[in-house]
Amino acid sequence: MDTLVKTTEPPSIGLAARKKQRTRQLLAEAAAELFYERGYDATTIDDIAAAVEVSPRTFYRYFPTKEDLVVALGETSIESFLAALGARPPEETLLTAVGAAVDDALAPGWVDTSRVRSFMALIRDTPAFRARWVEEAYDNRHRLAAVIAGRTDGDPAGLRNLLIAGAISMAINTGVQCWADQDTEPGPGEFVHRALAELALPLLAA
Amino acid sequence: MDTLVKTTEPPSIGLAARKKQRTRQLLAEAAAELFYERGYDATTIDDIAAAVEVSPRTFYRYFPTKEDLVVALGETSIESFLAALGARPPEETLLTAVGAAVDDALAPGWVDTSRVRSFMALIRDTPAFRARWVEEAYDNRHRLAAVIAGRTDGDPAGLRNLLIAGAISMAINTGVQCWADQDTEPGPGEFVHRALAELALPLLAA
DNA sequence: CCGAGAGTGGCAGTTACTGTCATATGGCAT
DNA sequence: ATGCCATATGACAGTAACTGCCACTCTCGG
Repeated sequence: MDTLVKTTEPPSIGLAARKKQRTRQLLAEAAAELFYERGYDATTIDDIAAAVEVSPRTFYRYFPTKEDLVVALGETSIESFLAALGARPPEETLLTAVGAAVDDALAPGWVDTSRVRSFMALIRDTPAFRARWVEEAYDNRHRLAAVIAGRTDGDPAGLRNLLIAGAISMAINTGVQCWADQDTEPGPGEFVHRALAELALPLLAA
Repeated sequence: MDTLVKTTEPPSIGLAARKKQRTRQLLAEAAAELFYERGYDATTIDDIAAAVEVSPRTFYRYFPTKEDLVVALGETSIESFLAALGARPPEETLLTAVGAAVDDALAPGWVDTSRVRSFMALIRDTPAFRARWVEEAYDNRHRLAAVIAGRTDGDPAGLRNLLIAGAISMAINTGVQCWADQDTEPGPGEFVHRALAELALPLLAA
């Protein structure tokens, strides 16, 4: 069956499947809207479900827990960052590449800057979300390590790259949080670059 | 009144206060027992309260949430580690001092080794605990940064020390987890030392 | 056009967590 | 020793997160 014709893959994916994706998207967006408006605790699952006009039971068919919404809200940024880092020219140092990749992923036009700020503020002020987000970053170390390994030597499963990924992940979180907290001129990448430079990991220059 | 006589401070602290501390301790211990026995999810607050013969409502007067039990179970190790690190001779490099402090804090006789292993396994297998624990470590960066600052220069609030503390904290978690997973010969400090060496933070040699 | 499978809604039930009030218990001054 | 006060505790009701179950509907393939 024509695997050649898949420009945006509407033929390969069913109509119902797209509806599912759409519902998931709507739920996440509605949740974000409500969270930004009245806060996490003041928003119930019933509220979110009602906003999309599905039953509360259906919500749980898309998201395992309420906390997991934070993953849905932030995962596109993570995907973008990993892709951007992978696409960075290999001759750049890791220090430069990571900072630039953050800017690439959070570039205005690609994502809404004020939206990102709201998101970071939400994480900062919501313990449940912060814990889930930090853990998500912790888990994503493996994926980041794989990308790093692809740029330098080539041991995706090695302890060294895993630790470096962890340190970078933490520095990114710290840097972006700093950027989001104060509304100054430089982009988020600059903050991350500074944070990584402070760490002074010699391996970043490889 | 006689502040001189305070061998174990029974005069300074009231009898009721000690009873409170004791109840808290009993709750944490009973919870740990049940968690190790049947797992986190299979243990209800009612079970824990019943084991200590207090009402479920009382449990919440000692611990804000069920997840927070992990903090109670692990906080003595954290305190011990921070104290041990502070007590390490200043001429040691950070790399050496941190590894040694981990061994000091987790030394047999001081704490039960198999107990620590159970604890790490519990964290590894319980998402709710893992998230809470990682976040706890994330929050404790500030305290670790202060201890580090006390050893080297002296900027407890500086971004550099905060980032280093974050990296070290992550490396400790990774190292201790590695140690707990496999029951090999070397102590946990050795694993942490290796992890930190892999990171190759030049600042660790300061 | 029809049958199978997946998506959905409703409902009942468990459990974490909270506010409130009455009761009990220990600490302290008299 | 006694009585008062603060604080700890227990009982109860209530909210909200989450889950299992069953019936219904809708979509897709034949």
